[in-house]
Amino acid sequence: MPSDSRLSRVLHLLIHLDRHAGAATSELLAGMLSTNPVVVRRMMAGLREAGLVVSERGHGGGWMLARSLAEITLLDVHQALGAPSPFAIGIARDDPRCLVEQAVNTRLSDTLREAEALLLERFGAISLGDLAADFDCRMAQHRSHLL
Amino acid sequence: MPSDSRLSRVLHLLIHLDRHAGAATSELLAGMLSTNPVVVRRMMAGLREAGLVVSERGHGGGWMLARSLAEITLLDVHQALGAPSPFAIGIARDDPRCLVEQAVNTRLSDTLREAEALLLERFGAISLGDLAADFDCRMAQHRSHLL
DNA sequence: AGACACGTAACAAAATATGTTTCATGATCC
DNA sequence: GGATCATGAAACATATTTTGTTACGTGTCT
Repeated sequence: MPSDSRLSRVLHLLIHLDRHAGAATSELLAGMLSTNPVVVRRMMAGLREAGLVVSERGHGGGWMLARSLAEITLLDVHQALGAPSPFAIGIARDDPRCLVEQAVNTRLSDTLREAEALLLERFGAISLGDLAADFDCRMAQHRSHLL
Repeated sequence: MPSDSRLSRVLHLLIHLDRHAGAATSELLAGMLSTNPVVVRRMMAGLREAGLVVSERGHGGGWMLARSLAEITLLDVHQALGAPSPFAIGIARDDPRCLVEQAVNTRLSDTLREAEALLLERFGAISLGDLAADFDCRMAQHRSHLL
């Protein structure tokens, strides 16, 4: 069960973007994720199309937020990434002939859908501003710990 | 995002087991899933250890339910399969040094945990007897449709 | 013109679920 | 007791998918 880490990685980048003066290059962002600039561009492409960020080419170019963090929810980001199914659990095959399998599929799919609805509702209720606030809190604690 | 179909496949088998007189061989069950007997044994091994089914070797051997369907919940089966994370979404890395990443990870993990709790609660509330009832209903409709 | 940075496609590598083969162990039938 | 049947388990092969990488094109700024 390989898990899709794009959401967490993109969220990480967006908050850094907020604190960054001017445009941040894919190469810089890739360094934060310990990965390749092309991977960053791939992940950010959906966010650009969704209007969450803008990219500029050429000298001094890079990535910038198109809105404030407070105006972006986890749901926005999730959908910008293509709203992939959040579940690792799935049915064996669609449209089986076996009526037993049909009954299992239906009930399982319904239950997963319900859980997904809750998850997306929660995603919609959390803004990146909230995450940034979490970070600020950690930073404050980190500093006081150094005294 | 490949999804783990073991849960749906095993549920399918268990209901068939209930309707089957005597022990059902791995080969017979594999036919129902269009797969290999070894795959069936692998999936069923956890259920045997959890006491949901029993297996007998030799002539006339095979798989049988250890309890009635009404006494087995989806949660039981899920746990017997090793209780794998139901999510395809995950964090990029554990224990990151970056405080931003820490904040993102924490909030995301918490939210996923909450959705997982709901899902498992629902799983606990659904018995295989319920699924069998769903099947019987479909079967009745199927028959009336043939008239 | 030249350097910079994104956009895109094609390719490579790594991880993992699934499928397959093989042999060992135990149970039943004759 | 030997033959047959079926699970148990390990080793190996395959297929799919995610992630990483390379290469080249396009646009922008100095």
